[in-house]
Amino acid sequence: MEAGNETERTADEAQLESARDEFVTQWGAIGSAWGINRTMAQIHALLLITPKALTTDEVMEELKISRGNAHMNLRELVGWGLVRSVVRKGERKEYFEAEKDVWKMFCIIVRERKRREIRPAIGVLKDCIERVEGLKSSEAQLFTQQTRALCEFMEMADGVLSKVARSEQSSVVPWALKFLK
Amino acid sequence: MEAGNETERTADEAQLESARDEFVTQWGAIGSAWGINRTMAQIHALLLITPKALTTDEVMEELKISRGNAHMNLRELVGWGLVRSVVRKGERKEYFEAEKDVWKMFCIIVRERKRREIRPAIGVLKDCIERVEGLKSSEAQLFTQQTRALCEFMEMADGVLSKVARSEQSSVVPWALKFLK
DNA sequence: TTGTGTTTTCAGTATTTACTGAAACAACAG
DNA sequence: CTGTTGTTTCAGTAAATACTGAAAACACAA
Repeated sequence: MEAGNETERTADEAQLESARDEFVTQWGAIGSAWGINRTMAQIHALLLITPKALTTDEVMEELKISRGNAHMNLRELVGWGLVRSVVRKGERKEYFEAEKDVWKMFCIIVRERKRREIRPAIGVLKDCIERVEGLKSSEAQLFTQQTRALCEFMEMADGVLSKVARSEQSSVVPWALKFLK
Repeated sequence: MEAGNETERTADEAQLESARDEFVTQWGAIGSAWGINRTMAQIHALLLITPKALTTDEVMEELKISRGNAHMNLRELVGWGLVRSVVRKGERKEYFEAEKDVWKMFCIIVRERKRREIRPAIGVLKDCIERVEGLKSSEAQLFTQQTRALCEFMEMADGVLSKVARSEQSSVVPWALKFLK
């Protein structure tokens, strides 16, 4: 009963294969809703659920994408720090593997988004605030008030995220959770 | 010295105007980095810094966009709850105004993104986990492990965000901030 | 009912974004 | 140096996304 014959093994593999495909596809869709290139999210998903490191060619093959596409998106993922490139001694090929620890992944994403998007946004807001300094019209008043509020909010968010991401361990947040109402 | 003559007033207005434009443009860029349609973010920015409610025509005029574009994006913003439509008695025109409280804005965005993106993502993950239940291969093991970890993480995030967004007041987070390291 | 002002829809088009594939390049082995 | 294997670049193209403008639908008044 427990013995897997060839037919059964194939069925199991097909089942896993289809779940993996589903995961990769959906992770791509989720990524693109958050402003991340679909293919990049799919490669990330693929590497997340693959035990061994993969070559560019294997990624191309799995996702049916071109070399250029695979290459550029792998580089981008390495740039984010979500994927590491591995070189095996004696081999000339480059291999890629994802950071698999979910909490580390989260910290990396938080840090990068802070750096790439939140910080610049705060800069823009400060610039806008400066530009209207001293203006007295009611339009100017509201403008200053709104941009100030937005700026303060983002600085606060930046602070919270820094602390959460710096802790590098999942224990802090669940703990803080208890205190939150 | 403090008296604003016409020339000065015009200069001030130009200064404000340019800061407003900058804000609207940059807010659009920021939005699109987070997966939000640029025009929608710009309309939102415009309404955020405009004291009075605006008509579709005024939005079209300010942003130099077509009626269809303005209309659809205003509807989308109303759908998110970030903008309210106001009807003035005796007038047939529809006016639009943004929710200006930054904390409320944040809560709305969190709630909507939870509903539209985090919840569905959790659903997908659960589905993937179910599909490979009982499979024993090492590939299947890693797959289950990763999807489980991801799923648990997102459920935790969902919980944290629910609590933060439910509180409806900015006081809780700054307070929690102290406890975070 | 007909006219007037307003909102809504959507086919066609424009713009932006992403991808392909081939050529150039780099690293190394013989 | 020459061939082999692997990486990088990027011009051209495809796909996805967003926008326009005009027509249809709607709501109300006269």
